[in-house]
Amino acid sequence: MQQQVGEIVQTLKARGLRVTPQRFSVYANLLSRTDHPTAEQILSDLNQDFPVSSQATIYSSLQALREVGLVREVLLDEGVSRYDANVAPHHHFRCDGCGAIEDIPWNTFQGLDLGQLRLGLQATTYEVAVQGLCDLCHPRD
Amino acid sequence: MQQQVGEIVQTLKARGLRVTPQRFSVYANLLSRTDHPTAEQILSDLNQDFPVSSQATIYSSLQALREVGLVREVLLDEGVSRYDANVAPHHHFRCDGCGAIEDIPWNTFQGLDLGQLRLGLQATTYEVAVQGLCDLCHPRD
DNA sequence: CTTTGTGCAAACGATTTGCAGGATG
DNA sequence: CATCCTGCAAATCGTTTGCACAAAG
Repeated sequence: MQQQVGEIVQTLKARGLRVTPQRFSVYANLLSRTDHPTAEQILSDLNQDFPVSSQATIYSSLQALREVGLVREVLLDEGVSRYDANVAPHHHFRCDGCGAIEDIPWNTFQGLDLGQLRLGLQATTYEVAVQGLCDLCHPRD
Repeated sequence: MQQQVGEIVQTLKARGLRVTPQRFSVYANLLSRTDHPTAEQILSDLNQDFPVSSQATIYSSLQALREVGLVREVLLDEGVSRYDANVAPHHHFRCDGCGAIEDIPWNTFQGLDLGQLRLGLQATTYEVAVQGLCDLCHPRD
């Protein structure tokens, strides 16, 4: 997941996106973390030391990145969208205690047989959402 | 899923909820459909002929029903919560074309082996979200 | 009668939008 | 230099809240 500055610039250009400091830093930020941050979390992270971007720009950057397939939206939280730069298929674990969302590698489960679906449904992908408690949230070990 | 008026009243009472026309109709409405409506869709459905409930009451009814485990929230749509009176474990199919959400019976897939999860994660449930096109949305047959 | 629910309107939080000025290719 | 992006503030949308009145058990 880690990429050099130059690589990120190339990736953005290759997708037809203009490279601006804001867009670059949103994408670089998402690439550097695996915690599926919200737009607001990315913003405060970027602006920690000195202002880098505004709220409106974060949203428009995320939308642009999403449109070219570099970022995906994760819908596992009530009321807020979370974002993920890992666009390869994978599953998610959501901790009922702290709400943390963690990736589960695609090959953790054996492939599901989508042929068992009701006739008429044409499936293209799927994703498993597991719920439970993470290391930090369950009592004893 | 179909229940008589009396049964619904009993169900609500059994869960410790006062039976009001509003609460009753929200639950009855959810029981009668399988399309995972939004709060707004339930509201306009109920108020179709004459006013039955207000917006604030729909939300508070849904919350009460959720708290006693008669209704669950479904997070598969951007920006809106959908609701489901089917609280037994099951999976979901979401049509990329029209956004329709349909239930997939629990036994459609064989059970996943949660023992394969990263050490430290304590799983309690999971759910599969399948994406694709429904009957109405895919081109030829 | 005591408790809890309802409706209204105002309040909220996340996200979007309009627009003028600024940066990118 | 034409196009696209940014920042600001206002606007929007789903959902929540405060409060006075009404209904449920």
